[in-house]
Amino acid sequence: VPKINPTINEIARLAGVSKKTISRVINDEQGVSEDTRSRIKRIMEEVGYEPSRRARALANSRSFLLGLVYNNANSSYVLDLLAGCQATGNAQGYEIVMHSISEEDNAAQEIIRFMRRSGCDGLILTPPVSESTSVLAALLGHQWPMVRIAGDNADFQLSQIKYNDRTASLTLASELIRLGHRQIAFIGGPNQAGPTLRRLAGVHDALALHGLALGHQSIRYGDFTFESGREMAMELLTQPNRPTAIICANDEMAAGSYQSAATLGIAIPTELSVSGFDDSPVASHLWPQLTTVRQPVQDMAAEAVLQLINFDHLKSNLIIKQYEADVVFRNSMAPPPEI
Amino acid sequence: VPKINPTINEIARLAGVSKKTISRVINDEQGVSEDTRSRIKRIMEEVGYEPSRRARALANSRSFLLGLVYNNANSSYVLDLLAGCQATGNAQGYEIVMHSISEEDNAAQEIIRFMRRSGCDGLILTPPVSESTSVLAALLGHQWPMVRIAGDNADFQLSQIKYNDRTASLTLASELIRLGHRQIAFIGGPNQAGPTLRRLAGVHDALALHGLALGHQSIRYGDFTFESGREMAMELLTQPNRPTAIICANDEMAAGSYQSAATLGIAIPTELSVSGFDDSPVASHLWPQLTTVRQPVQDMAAEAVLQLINFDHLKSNLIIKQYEADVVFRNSMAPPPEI
DNA sequence: CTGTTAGCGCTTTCAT
DNA sequence: ATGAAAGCGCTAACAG
Repeated sequence: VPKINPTINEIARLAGVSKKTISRVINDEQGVSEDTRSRIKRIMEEVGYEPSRRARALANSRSFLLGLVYNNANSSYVLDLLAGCQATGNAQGYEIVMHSISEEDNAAQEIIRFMRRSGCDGLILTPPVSESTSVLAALLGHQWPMVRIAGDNADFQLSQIKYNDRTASLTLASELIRLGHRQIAFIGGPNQAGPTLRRLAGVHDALALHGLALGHQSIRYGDFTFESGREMAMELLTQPNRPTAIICANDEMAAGSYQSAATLGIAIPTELSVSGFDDSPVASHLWPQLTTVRQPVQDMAAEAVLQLINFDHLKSNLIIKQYEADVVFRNSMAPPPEI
Repeated sequence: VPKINPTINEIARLAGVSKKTISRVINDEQGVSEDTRSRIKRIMEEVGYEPSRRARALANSRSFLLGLVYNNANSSYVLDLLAGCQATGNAQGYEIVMHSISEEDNAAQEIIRFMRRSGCDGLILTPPVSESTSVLAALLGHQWPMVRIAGDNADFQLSQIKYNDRTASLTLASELIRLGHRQIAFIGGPNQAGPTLRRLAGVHDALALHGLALGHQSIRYGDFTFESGREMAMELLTQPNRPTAIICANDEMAAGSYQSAATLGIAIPTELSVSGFDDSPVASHLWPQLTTVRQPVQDMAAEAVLQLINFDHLKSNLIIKQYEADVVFRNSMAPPPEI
């Protein structure tokens, strides 16, 4: 392996052809005889030639870089997204530049600066920032290709790659009802956040199907953190008529609920059923293991990358793709205790 | 905000100076009068000029990209590293390209391909791949700047940025001894892995100070996963003379130990003390909260970036920097039960 | 099928 | 303190 990358000129010299011909081979363009093509390929192989990404970037006005911005506290989710982006992107010659948003209240400006600095060819927005209307509004109108993972606001001319969490939530709640639960509570994320609304709607759907309803005192809003789950569950479980089941809008808050239940000496699942969302590692590590919802994260990330790469500025490019989610039943749900 | 980035030529025209002068301002070089400089800066501000990273990359033979490769299952650790790299890198005009190693048994080749494809200016190796001698051997001799986070093999002419896990481990074990424990067990990662050896050595150190020793039957090797922790703890806790304390080489395995203890009806911390390593989120979510070791991840990442940026091919560039780690005492350790 | 010319937007070197 | 010219390694547009 030579230490210094040869340039296109050297390959051209070695092969006795012009740079343009080498370029055609690099880009798999036609207009080169099979003979010449294979000869050039062999030479490139031999000397370990790798075209300069910098030069191609400049000449093409493309960087072959894709930006992935995130502000999600669920690190395994973020890295799952990255894995999906990387697998699909690399196969198409792209690399992934990560950027975590540090200034929450100035996210749009930070993303814009990031995109201008990095020169990425496209941007993948991930939740929760992908669900922020103010950020989307500020970003729209900039010219780079852009897609959002999650997000349910149809007001924006911006692709959505999401999954059906409402139906997953309905499945979860239905199962609890089937088991005999009538006192079902819900711990959401922030009050008006998309995931909160969709997952709560799914619970309402299920209850409505059975002529049941969710009282105000059975709904609590956290912020997707363990601590908020702990607090909200503590409130719910110390009520006079405490719930026999809690549906949490993510696994972290479910873990917090476990802790409150432990503190209060309430056994899961015999005295309390709990469920989460995300199928993050914590779901398998809780005891008993948590019933939760697994979204096809890597598939969604791959789709996002493909949309960006094939982005066509001339077309409207508004593609809405919704995936279905799996409910992963584990051991955190059981019939309610007999009264 | 203009949609299209102006080029250096436009700025030069607007300011009535040459491109070279603009270039001098961009790079904070001297040779420009304060008047001209501030005028140019104002114009750049007004039109929202951002120098093309692609063009600079080509002209400088630098990409202003830093590669961060990882194969660590602890996602919060990886994102912590990224956060540290990003903060320091961005401040110096660099972006971070992430690459997760997919082919474990061919990691070196994959990293080499990644570096050649991406054209990154430098490479940050993170554990566990940064502790693999075969990978290091294959990577050494390639010409890009490179540093490793963790790693304790001094055979390689390659900077190390590590922390003192041996002393942290000693602190942990000493505290258990102080509490009265005499039956202390250890669950490590893979048998010969650096972290395993260092953390086990710390336990030996502490015991030796008190004239105690760690029997073979008190040492188990997992693979840093929850499941392996669960299994190994199960083995330890079902022994005739079961330990009253388990020191785990990471938090995941400690969480697994919690689960085994729960299965066996052994209460933590009254009947069993447990400790971990990493201070990952799971440590705070366990009940009772886990005593663990917090390493200065972001500081180490920042140091790595600075070393890469200031890497000097002429000097030997072998810098070994060791940080101290904090032991975070929480509620998972207590005196052993009276016999 | 193959080659020539002129850039991409910056930085370098060397003048002035 | 400032500028002119050449070039980084590749590709687009055109020519043959």
